Amino acid sequence: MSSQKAGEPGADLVAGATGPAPSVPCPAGRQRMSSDQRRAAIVQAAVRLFAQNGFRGTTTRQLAAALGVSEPVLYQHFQTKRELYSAILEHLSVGSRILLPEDLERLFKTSDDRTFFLRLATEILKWHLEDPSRPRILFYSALEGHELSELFYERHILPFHHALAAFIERGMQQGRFRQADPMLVAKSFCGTVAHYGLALTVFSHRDDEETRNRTIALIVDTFLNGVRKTEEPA
Amino acid sequence: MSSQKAGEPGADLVAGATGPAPSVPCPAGRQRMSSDQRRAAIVQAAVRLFAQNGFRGTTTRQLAAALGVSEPVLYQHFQTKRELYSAILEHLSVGSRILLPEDLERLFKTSDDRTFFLRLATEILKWHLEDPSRPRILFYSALEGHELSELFYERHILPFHHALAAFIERGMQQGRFRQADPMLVAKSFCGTVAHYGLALTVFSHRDDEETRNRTIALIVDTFLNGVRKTEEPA
DNA sequence: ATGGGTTGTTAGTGAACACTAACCTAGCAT
DNA sequence: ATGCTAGGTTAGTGTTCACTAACAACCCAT
Repeated sequence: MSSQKAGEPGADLVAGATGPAPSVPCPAGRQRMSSDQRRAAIVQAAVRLFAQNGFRGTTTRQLAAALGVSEPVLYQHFQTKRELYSAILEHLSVGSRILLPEDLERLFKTSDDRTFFLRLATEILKWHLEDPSRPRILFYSALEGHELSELFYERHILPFHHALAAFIERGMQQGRFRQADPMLVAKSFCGTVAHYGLALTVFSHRDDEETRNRTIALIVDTFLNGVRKTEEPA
Repeated sequence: MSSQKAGEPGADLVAGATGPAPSVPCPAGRQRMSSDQRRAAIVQAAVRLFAQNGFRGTTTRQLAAALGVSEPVLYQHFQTKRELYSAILEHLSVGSRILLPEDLERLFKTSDDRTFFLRLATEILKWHLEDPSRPRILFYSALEGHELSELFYERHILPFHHALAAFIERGMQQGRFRQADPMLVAKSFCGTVAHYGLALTVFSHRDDEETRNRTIALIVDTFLNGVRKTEEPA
């Protein structure tokens, strides 16, 4: 299958809808691309545009212009616009984890609960902020009813919730946390942080980094005080 | 295989059989409507369709068909499709409060904190669930970058946050709650509930009413334990 | 009943859309 | 050099879009 050469996820793209602005690893200067390279370039540009304008709001003309090629090139790699859309959702749902499983596993061994949840919240928020295309396109696809938005939820978010719920349940059994449905508690925590992330990305309530840190700390501390069994808060 | 979705959209323009029964004050049977009635009917149908398919995903043809009239009728009341969209956002941003100011004021006098926040959470969730068109259209307009989505935030959500923050600050001064930025605390609470609402409406994670009540209770209790001062062991 | 204003219709308009047939051309193997 | 193929282009296709000019049906005041 296609080797999918990893392009830098970082995007220093020119916003101009019509200027040829190739921003993908290019063999040399302005030469032709191999099939795989071109495919990767298309996916990358498509993620940006679909995230910005949604499926219906993005035209194949825009896409071709953003890549600096003509429209038929797109159709050499994807039969329809919808297929391209599915491909990039698939791409995101495979390659855009909030935390890698091994990082998550390592994090579970953190002894300090506050550090644990602080780190978790930071990572969730980072997922939103580092590339706002991700939450935007996820939301667009959920609104537009694309079936793969559920796939994303099932593959990414649900396992994440399950893992966190397991951690919380252990804390309950060890007497550190109050007794409650661990899954609901996990969802509640993630929901709070995710909503903050959405406020920053989808709604554009930008704030400075200091406010961000204070907000994360407040969410985590409130949550922790809420689930912890009452003893001296250090 | 060129045909793209040669579809069903304009199937039956006749006989209001297009799903929704006209549920706006109608003189009788299939008569004409007055200008005001027609305008209201258009807004109502538009809210539903724009919420379902977004601005770009809704066609004037669909709209006319849903109303059982022809397209030019729309243009007798609104100059452009965009103006109609702005009108319904304006309509929502005026007439779709989470809580009426007087109800909010009355609620503030609740003596029991748990009852207060429980009621608040219930109302926020009700706003989402009673008519899912509201959160959907709000989110669509935020993604599509319509300037009136910010207006909705400023007119509805921000005042709501401010009022809640004032309540929380009072609680802090009275020594019931921990010291913290009241606005951040207010936003955090609303965010948690709102995110649950979004999960139910935008993503379609439906659940039964019992789970819903349990979730609300858990969110409120966790939050309250989190913000309440731990009783001093005398 | 009949004029006049309002509410509706039919039948289009040019532009933009997703998508394609047919044709170049760069660049590598020989 | 040259032929071949893969990566690219130009110039369209039919369809659907938002929107409109011109006209018909309705209903109320007189």
